[in-house]
Amino acid sequence: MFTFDQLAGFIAVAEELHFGRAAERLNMTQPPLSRQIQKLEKIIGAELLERDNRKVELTNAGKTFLEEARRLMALAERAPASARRIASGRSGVLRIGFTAASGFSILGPLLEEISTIIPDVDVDLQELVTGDQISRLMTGELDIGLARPPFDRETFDSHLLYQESLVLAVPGGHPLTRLARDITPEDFKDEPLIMHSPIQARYFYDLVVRTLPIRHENVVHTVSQVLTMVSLVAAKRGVAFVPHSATMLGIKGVEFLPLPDGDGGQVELHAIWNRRITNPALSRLLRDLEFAME
Amino acid sequence: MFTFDQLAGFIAVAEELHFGRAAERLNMTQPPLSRQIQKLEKIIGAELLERDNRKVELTNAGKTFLEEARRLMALAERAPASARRIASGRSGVLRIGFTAASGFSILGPLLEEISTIIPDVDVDLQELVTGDQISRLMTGELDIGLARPPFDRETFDSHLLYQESLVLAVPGGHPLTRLARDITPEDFKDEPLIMHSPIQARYFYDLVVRTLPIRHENVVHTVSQVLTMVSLVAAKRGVAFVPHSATMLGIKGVEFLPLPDGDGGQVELHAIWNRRITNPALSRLLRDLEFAME
DNA sequence: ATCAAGTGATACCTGGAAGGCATCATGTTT
DNA sequence: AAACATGATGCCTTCCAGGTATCACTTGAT
Repeated sequence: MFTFDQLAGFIAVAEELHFGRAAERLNMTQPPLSRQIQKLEKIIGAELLERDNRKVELTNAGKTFLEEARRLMALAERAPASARRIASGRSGVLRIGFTAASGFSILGPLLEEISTIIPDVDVDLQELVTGDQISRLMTGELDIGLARPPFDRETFDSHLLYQESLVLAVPGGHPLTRLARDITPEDFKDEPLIMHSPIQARYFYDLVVRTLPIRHENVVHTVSQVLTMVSLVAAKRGVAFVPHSATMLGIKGVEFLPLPDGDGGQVELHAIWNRRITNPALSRLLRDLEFAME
Repeated sequence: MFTFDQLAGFIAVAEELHFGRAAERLNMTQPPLSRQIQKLEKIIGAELLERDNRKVELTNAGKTFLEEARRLMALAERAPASARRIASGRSGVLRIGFTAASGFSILGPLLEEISTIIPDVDVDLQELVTGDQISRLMTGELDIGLARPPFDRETFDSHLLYQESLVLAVPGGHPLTRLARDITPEDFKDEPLIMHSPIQARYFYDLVVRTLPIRHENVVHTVSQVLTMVSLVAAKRGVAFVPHSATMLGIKGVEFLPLPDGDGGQVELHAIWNRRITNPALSRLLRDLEFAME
C-alpha cells in the first residue's frame, strides 16, 4: 500500500510538473521525491508521469490517479475534524454536494433552513457535477446532493426542490435582443450554438435535444458547465440554452431571452440522498423538512 | 497526518474489540499495535477507543472515524486498479470527431464495433468539419477523426473506412427523374447547381470539379454542409452532387440519381489519428480493429 | 563545436521510527 | 490469594526515508 506522503508528493509534482519546485513546496529536497514517485509507480503498477530531461507530463493513468489522490487527501484531511467535533459534543457533520448552477439559486435558502433545523450540525459543502455527487452518495462521502436527473430511484430517495425554465443566453447587443416580440425557434436556427456535453451534462443535453429543434451543424462548442457556457456566450462565441438561474451569475456582456411557453421544458433540481441513511443528522433534517417520505 | 497502517490497525481493533486478536489478524504483535492506536488518537486529537483492562469499546468519535477510515481504505484499494485499467486502455475516454455526413453512414456501425472492443471506455463524440478535426487531433483534443482527405500523412496514420460514389440530388418530380436511362453529364449541364464551398468543403469541391464537367455560371449557391445542400435541393433551388449516404438523411422532396459509371469519382472517408498515440484506449482499439499498421 | 545551465536519477550515509521481545500494571476469576 | 487476561511500557534492532554529493543527459548560447 502506498502512503499519504507518496500521494502528497505525486500531487505536488503533478501540479508543478517539476520535481525541484514540487520538492520545495513539500519542504524537502528533490532526490527523495524522485524516489517517492518511483516507488508509488511501482506500487500502482503503472507509469503516472512521463519524464525526460526537459519536461514532466502526466500520463493518462496519472491523470485519473491524480483525481483519486486528491480525493483521498481531501477525505483524510476532513476525517479528523469530524471525529473531533463529535468528541467535543457537537452532533455531527452533514455533507452536501451541489452543482455549480444550483449554488446560485437554492443553496443559500436551503442552508438557512438547515441551520435553523439542526443548528449544531456542521455543514460541509462540495461543488460537484451530478455524476460525482451520485458516486459519492453511494460511498457515503456525501449525505445529500443537489443534483439533476437521472439517478437511480431504487438507491436514492429524492425531493423536487426547484423547477425553472430554460432561457436563451445571447451576447449583449445581439440582434435577437432588439426583437420587439418573444423569440421563436426560427429566430435561433442559424445561430452558432454552444451545446451541453452529452456525456458530462447528459441531463441538459437530453432536455434541450428533446424539446428544442437543434441543428447539430451549428454547434461550435461542447461544454459541461453552465458557467463555461455563459462565459463563452459573453465572448461572443455563440448562443446557449441555460437554466433561468444562470441570470444570477452576474456575467457582463450576456443577455437572457425567454423561450416561448411550452418550449424548452423545465429544468429540475432535486435533493437526493441514499435511502440507506447512516447519518443521524440527515434523519433529523429530513424529518423536519417534511419531505422524507414522499 | 496519519498513515494507512494506523487506519488498518484502528479498523482491526474496532472490529475485534481486542488488541491481541487484532494484532494477530494484522500479522504483528500486540505492543506496536497499542502504540499505533495511541499515536493515531494523538494525531486525530480525540479518543477513539475506550479501553480498560477488561474490554475495548468504540467512543462516539471512534464510530464516526471508523466510517471515514473504512471509506479511505476502500478508496485507496480501488485507486491503483483504476489507474492500471486506464494505462492498459481498458477504461478511459475516447474522443471521436466526425463530419455531419459520416454521421449518417459509418458512425453507427463503428460505434457498435468500438463498444464491443473496448466496452468500458466512454466515447465522446463531436461533430466537426475535417479542418477542425485535424487541428484538434494535433493538439490531442481528439483521439480519432472520421474525415476526408487531404490531411498530412506524416502526422496522421489513417485507414480507409468507406468509399461511396457521388449521386445527383434533384427535387422530387424533376424532369430528370422521368428519364428511362441513366443520366449523363449532358443532362445536367444547364441545371442550376448547388455547389460545395471550395474553402470549407475543399475535398468535395475538388472531387466534383476534377471528375465532372461543371459550368461555374450555373452555380446558384455555395455551401459547406451536405445537409444544407440537400435541404436546398428540397426547396427546389437546384441540383447538387452529394455522397450516396445522403440518401439516408430522410429528407422529403428529394430524389437521388446515380451518375454514369466512371464519372463522379469516389468519395472517401478515412479514420485518421495522430501517429503519436498517447491514449491507450486508442492503441487497443486500433490493434483490435486490425488497421493500425497499414 | 564547446561549454554552461537545468533537470531528473543514483550512490551513499545517517537519524528516527516501527516492530519485536520481555516485562509491568491492573482488574477478574476461582 | 493466586492464576489469568489484557493493554501499556522499556529496550533493542532493523529498516526506511530524507539529506548531500554527484552523475547523465538535453538544450541553448557563445
